[in-house]
Amino acid sequence: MIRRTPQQPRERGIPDATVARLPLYLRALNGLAERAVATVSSEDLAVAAGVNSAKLRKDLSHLGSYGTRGVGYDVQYLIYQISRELGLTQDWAVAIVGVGNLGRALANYGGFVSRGFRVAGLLDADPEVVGDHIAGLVVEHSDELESVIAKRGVSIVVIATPATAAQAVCDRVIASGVTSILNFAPVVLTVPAGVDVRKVDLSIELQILAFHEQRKVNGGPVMGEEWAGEVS
Amino acid sequence: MIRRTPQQPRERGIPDATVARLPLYLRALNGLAERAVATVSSEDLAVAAGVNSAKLRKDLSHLGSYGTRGVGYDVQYLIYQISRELGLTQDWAVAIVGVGNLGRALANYGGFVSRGFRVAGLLDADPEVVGDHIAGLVVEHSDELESVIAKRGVSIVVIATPATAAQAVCDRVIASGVTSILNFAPVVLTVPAGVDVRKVDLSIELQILAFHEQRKVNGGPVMGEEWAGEVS
DNA sequence: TAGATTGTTAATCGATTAACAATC
DNA sequence: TAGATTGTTAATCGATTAACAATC
Repeated sequence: MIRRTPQQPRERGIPDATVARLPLYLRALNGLAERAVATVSSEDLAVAAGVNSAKLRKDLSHLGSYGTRGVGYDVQYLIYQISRELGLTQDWAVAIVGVGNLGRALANYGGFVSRGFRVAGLLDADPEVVGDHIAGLVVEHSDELESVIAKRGVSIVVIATPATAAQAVCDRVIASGVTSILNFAPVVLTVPAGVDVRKVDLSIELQILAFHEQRKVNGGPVMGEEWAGEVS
Repeated sequence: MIRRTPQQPRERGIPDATVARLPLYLRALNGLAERAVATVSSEDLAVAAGVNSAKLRKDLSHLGSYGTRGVGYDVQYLIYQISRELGLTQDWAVAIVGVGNLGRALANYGGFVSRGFRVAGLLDADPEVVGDHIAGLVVEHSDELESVIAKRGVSIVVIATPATAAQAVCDRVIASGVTSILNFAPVVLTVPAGVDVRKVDLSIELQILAFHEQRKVNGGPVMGEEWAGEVS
């Protein structure tokens, strides 16, 4: 049971839509910090993050009152508060399963390592790939999955395997006690309640673009074509 | 001006949330088709796609009445209708700018080529990479961006460059008349009205996972730590 | 006809936004 | 104090869901 002390009366439950935008604000704030900006208004930060300023203020109000009326937000302080809220002030050990081009791209991705995340394991089923040195790590065989998770305290697993292997990897990962999975394989993973799966799907984004592109070009789906198949 | 003839009275404007799910349904349907399933109920298709069946029926109702009461949906026919709605019955030429690990992963990604999309150009600024053969294409120099877009009828550009190069590439692409961009670089791109940018952000998904993981482990952000910085 | 399942209605829920009182 | 900007209210909008009449 989680006990709320009088010192932390803020109600739980930050809206999902807000959580999804916090990383955006964090990135914009880091950009400002690099340019040595000390204070920023909701209006300016909203422009940098590409959102409406009312939405930004509403989002930040869910975390607490970290701004100063008439002044704005202290950049460093807000970076700290958002980082803390997202859990980035602690270190998360991540394992990447599947070391093809995508897995390599992820392993080398600066954004992973920089803030809060540490790639603690790279695993692949292909003996040709096992032993390769990537981003300072040696690729291990997928057979080691359970022991890597246990020994290195992995709490988040990234699945970058072919679609056919993803569910089996997912099952083993969950059996090892991991409850946070980032899936790049183009399949819907089946998981028990309590396990969080987030999905990045490259082709879905492209299909959504095509939908809008089609409307620009044609004003809608092609109507001239006839359905050549049979309907039962 | 787009004129609506009496033959196509269906009102325009499929909700964004629906459009974003159509690719999911399409994938589930293709899975059923491979297993030679002829007909599927909204309940079964919903399970395969990982959504609520009421939502599925509501989504499909925006496209038209393609089901049969008491029976379900004809798999092949629904594949055709969703494909047409998404604009996948035509061929879109895609150029990928930035041929690092991520660009290579995208170029080799089966999902791109299979349905409606054709990688028509790979471009990179690094002379070391120019000339490489990837996925049946030769990598060209970024200087050729405008001519590749014009000569090969590219209508969708994927930006997989480092963050620092993304906005400049984006500007040139838009100047060449492209209005659909898929951005993998971790920056907010500034574009004029009428240009669609979709964004895939690898680290943002990880940060959202960390947020939820933290709540499982601690019940919330670490409260013991003190802010060590100064607030103006 | 009886059983099954769609397509739609209406209620509910959550997210967005403008406006402004609070306050630095 | 006067000007600026936050944090919050309340209205609006869009998405989700259960329920069921229509109908195959």
